[in-house]
Amino acid sequence: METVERAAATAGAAAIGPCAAIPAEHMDFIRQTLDRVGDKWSLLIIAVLEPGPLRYTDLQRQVPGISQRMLSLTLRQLGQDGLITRTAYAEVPPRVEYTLAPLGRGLHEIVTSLIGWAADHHDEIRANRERAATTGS
Amino acid sequence: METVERAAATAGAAAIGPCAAIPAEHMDFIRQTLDRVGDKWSLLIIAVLEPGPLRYTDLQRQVPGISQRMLSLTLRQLGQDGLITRTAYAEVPPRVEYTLAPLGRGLHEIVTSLIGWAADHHDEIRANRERAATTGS
DNA sequence: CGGGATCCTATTAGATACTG
DNA sequence: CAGTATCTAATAGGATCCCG
Repeated sequence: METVERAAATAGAAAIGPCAAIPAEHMDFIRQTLDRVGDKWSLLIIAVLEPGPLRYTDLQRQVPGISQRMLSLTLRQLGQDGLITRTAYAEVPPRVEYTLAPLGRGLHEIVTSLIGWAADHHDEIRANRERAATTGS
Repeated sequence: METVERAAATAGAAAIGPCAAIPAEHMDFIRQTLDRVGDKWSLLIIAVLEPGPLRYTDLQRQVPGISQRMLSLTLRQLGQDGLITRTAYAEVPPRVEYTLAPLGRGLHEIVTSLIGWAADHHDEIRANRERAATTGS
């Protein structure tokens, strides 16, 4: 709790403003939630699910490169966390639809921002990275 | 910002619903950028760097649980991508400061949203997860 | 103080094959 | 169609030692 203030003192009086970064007590569940949502596929699936319900196969098509295994796994976790909803229709052939739950819809806005940012700055980042590699890391 | 809408328009007739999710062409670098930024520590480091420059040791203290290795690695990558800036002062004892670069500052706003969301819905997510576990997954 | 190099383990992710 | 199961390769991550 005093960690931040002490850091401020160390960095010098001029450095740090009124808004301390993150209270140490919150770090833990921030990390947990970030881990859950920040994995390789979750955000992508949430992004893809925004326009409306999708079936398993559709998801697989719209998230290129994802394996069946990871799709199943991620869907199950997102479902358990209440971010998406799974609806199975008892018909033949079987049909299962995944929908963004309210919780996931809230997250979606942020995901959109993040994806927008990624799209906007992708070139810049790549340029930076290549320059760094050229400059001799 | 408009990237997403433009993307939707580009996808056009080929897609299913009214508002197509993400054009397949963009999926790739979105994934790349998301991977870079969505790893275990990057977002946290960016969040912690927002108030002002921090030294290596300060970072290590403010991001609990991070190892020297991961801190070094993540800092280097963020630096190469141009999200943060490393400044070394040639003095004894040596002092090195890490600062959010403009690019990283832009990302920071999104990170803040994400952290805010995580803080707001952490309890809900945990409840959902436990209920799912109890219900027999 | 600010790391780099190395070793080793745990977790993750992909491919493949199979099922209701 | 919508998954599960299993096996394996790759990677992430932690611990430790060491150096400028």
